Amino acid sequence: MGIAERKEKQKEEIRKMILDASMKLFVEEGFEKVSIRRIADIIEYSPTTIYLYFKDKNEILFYLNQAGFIKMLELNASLSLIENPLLRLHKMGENYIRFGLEYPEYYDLMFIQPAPMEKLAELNLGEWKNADLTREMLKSMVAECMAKGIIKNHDVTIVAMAFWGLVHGLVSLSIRRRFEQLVDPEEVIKTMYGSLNWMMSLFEENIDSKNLEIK
Amino acid sequence: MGIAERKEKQKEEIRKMILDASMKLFVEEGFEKVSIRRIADIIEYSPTTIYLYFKDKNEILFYLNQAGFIKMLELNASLSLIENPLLRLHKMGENYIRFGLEYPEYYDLMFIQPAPMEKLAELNLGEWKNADLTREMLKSMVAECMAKGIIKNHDVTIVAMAFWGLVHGLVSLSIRRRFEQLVDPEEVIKTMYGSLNWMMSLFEENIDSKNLEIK
DNA sequence: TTGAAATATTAACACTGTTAATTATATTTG
DNA sequence: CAAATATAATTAACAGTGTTAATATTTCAA
Repeated sequence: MGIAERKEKQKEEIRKMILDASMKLFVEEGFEKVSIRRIADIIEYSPTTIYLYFKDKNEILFYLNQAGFIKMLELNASLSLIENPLLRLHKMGENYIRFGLEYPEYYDLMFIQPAPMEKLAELNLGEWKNADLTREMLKSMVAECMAKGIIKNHDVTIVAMAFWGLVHGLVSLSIRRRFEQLVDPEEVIKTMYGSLNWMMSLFEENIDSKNLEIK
Repeated sequence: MGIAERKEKQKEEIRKMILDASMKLFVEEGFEKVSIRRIADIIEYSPTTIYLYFKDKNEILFYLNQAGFIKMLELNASLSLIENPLLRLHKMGENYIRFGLEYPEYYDLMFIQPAPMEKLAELNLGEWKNADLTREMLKSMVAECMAKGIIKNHDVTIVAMAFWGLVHGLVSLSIRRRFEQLVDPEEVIKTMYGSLNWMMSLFEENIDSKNLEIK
């Protein structure tokens, strides 16, 4: 059945064209410029054709969203080289903030926009491994910090949520310009990293002074 | 000049009608249902009439936004009764989380949506005192904790940003359903308060055991 | 080659914010 | 009081949005 196979391949090609066009619009013109009609313009098909390959717009956004998580994973790839779990956690927090500031459109889609979550509720699980992976990394770092006595024993999920909460809070308030009344706009970024550093410094005293190069 | 006065009063009345209709739509049907045309339906004027009383939609949203900050201030009114500044800070955090969970639409407008900030950039200052007040409250509590040795001396703004970051992170991730992969949906709220409690507990040991009823 | 299946398109629905041009209403002036 | 002016409100239109139903075109198998 070579012909059904080729058809499937062609179908996959058009799907890719649609996603590529979406990505182009997304990175070059931003989230809100990703519209069905503009995608259609780029791939030179009529807008409704897109609905033969994707159920709705959210399904397309979901793929852009996933691309964001892959990008973030790449940024965290070298993390495993850091021995000290607190320092590793600290670095992961820095990476998170840096990612948010460097790719605010991705960040928006990954952690602020409701759209991908609605899609996820439909898919009803799976396809979500990239995001899960990052979450598991965070949790295991927290657990390790507790095992080594750097963070006092406590429910791992609760503490992981606090760390994630902190960095997400900082990034999202900054992206949405809520810090500009609190802090001189030019100081916002420095202050954000300062907040993370302060938080992490609360645990530094608990580190065995043998194995670390913490500042 | 009784007539110019009456005219001004009439003008103010229609402005109020528009804002009331916006509020009605906002609280009864949610943020995204607040549209110029639906406001016009309610007040029984044509959509374009609204533009004679407000420059654009953002200007209307800005007022809803302000109403949210007033609501939040009311919630924090009794805070000054709490002697211990850490406990006060803790309670303010709890209020913040509770507000976010109880009025997610307001919260969205106040801290997540870009719209009010765009308006604020146009107004170029002022009119913003309700939000500023809350921020000042936070900063003064942090400063007081430092003065009393409960929190180690540090840049007040940096620490205030960390606290705000934490609670905003928790609320916004929960509103946007980002916790549901990390935690059983039924446990999310409990875990959020748990995160705040954990954070605050890091400082409880520094309290003089004389003046407090911290749990 | 004909008929069915797959693919793509046009037209339409129901919306959105906003502006320009026009009509209706009030007020002021001759 | 009537005409001219200023104010207020409306209609029509622009340029978009996601999405669906009906129609047309292309592809493939019998």
